[in-house]
Amino acid sequence: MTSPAAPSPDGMPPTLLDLSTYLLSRIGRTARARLGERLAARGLRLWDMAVLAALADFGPHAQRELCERLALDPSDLAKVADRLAAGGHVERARDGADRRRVSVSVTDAGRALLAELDAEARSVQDEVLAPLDAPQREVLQELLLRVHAGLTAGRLGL
Amino acid sequence: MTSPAAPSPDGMPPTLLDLSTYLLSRIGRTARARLGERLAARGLRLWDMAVLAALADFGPHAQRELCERLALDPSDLAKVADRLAAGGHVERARDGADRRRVSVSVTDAGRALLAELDAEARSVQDEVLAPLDAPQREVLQELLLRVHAGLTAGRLGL
DNA sequence: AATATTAGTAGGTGTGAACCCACTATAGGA
DNA sequence: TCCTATAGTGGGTTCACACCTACTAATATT
Repeated sequence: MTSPAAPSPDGMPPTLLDLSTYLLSRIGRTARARLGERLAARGLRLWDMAVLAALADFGPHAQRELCERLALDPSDLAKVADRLAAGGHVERARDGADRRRVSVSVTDAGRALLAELDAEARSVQDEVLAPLDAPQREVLQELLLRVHAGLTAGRLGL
Repeated sequence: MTSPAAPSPDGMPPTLLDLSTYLLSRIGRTARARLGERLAARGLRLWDMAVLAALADFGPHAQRELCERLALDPSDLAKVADRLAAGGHVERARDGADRRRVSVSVTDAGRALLAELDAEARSVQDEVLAPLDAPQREVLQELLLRVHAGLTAGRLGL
């Protein structure tokens, strides 16, 4: 026995730890996975929460509009909408003017669900950002917002 | 410029943008994808770079040790090692003392490759962090390092 | 010597995400 | 009316990632 019980012998390579993008990727993946688990326990997926949030924040959308906003494939959105409608969290109604369009809107139950999901997300965030105090978290949020804005501005899609 | 030409109708829901973990996840995914593309253009994957970095930073490892350090499945590491050895970037040698073990080490070509990959990663990072100036990037790196340390300390594995 | 344990390898499985095509229904223009 | 385009839907493909199972070779234990 060379080493008694070393969980990680020494840790990750400094060459990687020195890359903010590496840390971003690792941390983001962890956060995503943890929230994903919690949503899965409710029979939901991450996109479900995104769709609920979009509807709650911006009001009813035709599905096509939701797809553009969230950069989600129409075919995939149909499945998300199915799931949410089955749970009574969104309602679908044919647009009277253009009967091809289906207008999707959150129900009260949907808003309540979103509040719970948001609480879950905050809980995960508390876990992940545990090493940071409140002001540090604000700084982080500010920096991330800038970076995110740069991404969506510069390149469409990716 | 606030909105020269809005590509997406309005943007993502504030409910999500308010979550640092959401931003972390999105940004990290983008960075990962962009670096992944560049590595793929060389016939490499992200794990290949991680393995090269570990060997360059910490010296030769038995494959088992590499697996523990990087939290990578032994079976998957075998494939990575195959690819790197085929390109002449690592060398595998049976351990004389314990002939089951295969000691893996970087070659000079491997170090040169790692330098190039690191340059690629920096280039992607420059793209992604474009909205931030140098001091802001330092602050971000510092915060991310703390968060990352908290993750690996608290929970092993995920 | 017999047995159990460990290192490495080959191949396969399950999942999630993104994407694509075919199809129906509706709308709009010639 | 005929033709084209658009909204939504169902089904399937592709890809990467993590994980798992057998199997061989070598070592350690008894």
